[in-house]
Amino acid sequence: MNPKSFILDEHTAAHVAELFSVFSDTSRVRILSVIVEQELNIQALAELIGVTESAVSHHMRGLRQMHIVQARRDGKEVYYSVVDPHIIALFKQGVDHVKNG
Amino acid sequence: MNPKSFILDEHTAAHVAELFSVFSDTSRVRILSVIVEQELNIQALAELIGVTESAVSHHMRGLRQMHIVQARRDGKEVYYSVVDPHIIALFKQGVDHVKNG
DNA sequence: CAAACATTTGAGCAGGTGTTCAATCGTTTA
DNA sequence: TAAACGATTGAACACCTGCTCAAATGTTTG
Repeated sequence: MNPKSFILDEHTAAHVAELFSVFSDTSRVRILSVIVEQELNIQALAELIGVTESAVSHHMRGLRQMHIVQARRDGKEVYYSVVDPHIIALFKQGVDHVKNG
Repeated sequence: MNPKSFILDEHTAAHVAELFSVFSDTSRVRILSVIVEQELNIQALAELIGVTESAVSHHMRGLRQMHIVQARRDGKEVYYSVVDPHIIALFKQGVDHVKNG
């Protein structure tokens, strides 16, 4: 079988890489490990993972733009969560692979 | 429920991030899309994705160190492939998500 | 053994990424 | 309306990453 029939085109491959990049940073993984289970605001996340609120907000902007997270404003606070079941499944599969061989 | 009970510890999160980083580069995604299906040597991969053999070899070293790929020498050539079914499944799930909504 | 060939390695570099700090924006409340 | 508070934004930065080029390391074959 010709390998050319398997290889992903540049464009698709770039999108796949972009998707996996979402989970390729320690802080983002920690953030996601929480908001996959329950929504949380910036402050709480910042304190949990030990970075500034600014850092979390920057991550959230990227995640929002990629439609990975959903934002819900309640007064002064903005609560973030992950809703897409495909994303949740993908993330959890990676975590599983690390936790159990 | 306390979010502290969900958050991944720094160490585990770093490993998860490291795992997903494997798939976070366009060239690597293209390489993997092929060698998930059939083994191939450096030259062929370099020509397929349009980079130098050196570039491919550098990627392969990283993938070898992470036990993502297997190398098989046959004369002057070295054939690479992916064998771990968990890795294959994880990769394909990401590709699927991009290809079909 | 020498030449040819495939792969690997290391240096160097251009561009990307995550972080903080300071300033600003939006919302609530005194 | 002013002060307080949470979130966002942009600039600046240190670090990381992927690439190529050149040289070195196997491996085969004349």
